[in-house]
Amino acid sequence: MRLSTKGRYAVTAMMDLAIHETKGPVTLADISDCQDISLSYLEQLFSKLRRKNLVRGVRGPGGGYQLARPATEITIAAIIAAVDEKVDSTCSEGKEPCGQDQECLTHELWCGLSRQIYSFLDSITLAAFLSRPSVQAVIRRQERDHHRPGIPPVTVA
Amino acid sequence: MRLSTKGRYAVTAMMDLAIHETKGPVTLADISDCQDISLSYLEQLFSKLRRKNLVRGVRGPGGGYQLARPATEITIAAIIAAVDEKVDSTCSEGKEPCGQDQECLTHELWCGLSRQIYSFLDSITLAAFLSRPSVQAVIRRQERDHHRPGIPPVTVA
DNA sequence: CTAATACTTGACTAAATTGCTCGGTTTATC
DNA sequence: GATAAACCGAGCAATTTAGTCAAGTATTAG
Repeated sequence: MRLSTKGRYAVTAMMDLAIHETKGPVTLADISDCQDISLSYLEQLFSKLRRKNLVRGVRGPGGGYQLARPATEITIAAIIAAVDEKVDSTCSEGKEPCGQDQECLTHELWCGLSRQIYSFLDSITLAAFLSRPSVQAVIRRQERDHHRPGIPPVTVA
Repeated sequence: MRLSTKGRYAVTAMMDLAIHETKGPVTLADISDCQDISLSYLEQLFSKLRRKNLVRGVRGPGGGYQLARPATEITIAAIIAAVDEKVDSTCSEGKEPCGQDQECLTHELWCGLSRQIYSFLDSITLAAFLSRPSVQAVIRRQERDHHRPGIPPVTVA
């Protein structure tokens, strides 16, 4: 499990999709404009997200991206893992049979911690996060003030 | 809050210190050997850890590093933050007054999540982690099998 | 059909980060 | 004073991040 700006981009973009879920697909160009990320970079990230079945692309005019599954079934951990896609040689899948015992010790300790972090992030779904009152407040405030009017609040099933 | 191999090195090294707390200081050379990290890189990391008052260096022969505070008062978040020391321009301390509203939205959403991750890692102290039964089992197994004999199990106050 | 829209792919690049080598300086112990 | 360790800093190679550019392919409105 790693956390970097890459993961942040992916997560915020997915939040964007979730927020506008009820309207049609969201184009990468929109996200690129709003969040100030280059289009091509987004394309790379979404290519990975699509391969992991987290988003679905809709081609042709009026197309864009949608969540491939309900927001209740997409966890933060899944999003981050999708774009990081480390073979995770650090944990599980030991490369060498662990020569030094000491190395093995700290290795195992870190893995324990790593698993804990992962399951924490895996316990947070997009829907759950977006339905938090403080988050909803932010979303509504933004909605009232600006373009893309009339977007209904995210309704979590 | 970022998570990378750098943070992993720092955390595992701190675990090492905590485990051998009752014996004297641990030298970086020891850690370097055991965990297969270069000495100079460790020095850089420990320089940061020392500046954040997480470890104390003991110079001269027989010297090394010790925890500067009891393991019960050192959290995983503190360790990672010490070595990453991002000015964290992403969160808090807004750089620009946030031109686009949309940008501001996702920005705030991410910050909410980021805070959650941080407080999670901040809730785990070195002592708490090392006292977990599964972790103790790993430590004891390693102890029985190998060098540095007779190291007593970590006792959490 | 045609053209516009939008996704897809790949090659390539600049900047940042990671991890390391090397050389030195202090400080404390024997 | 020799030695073992922490400290310090410049600099470098490899990797990752983030991005550009260019040439596609698929879909659908008209």
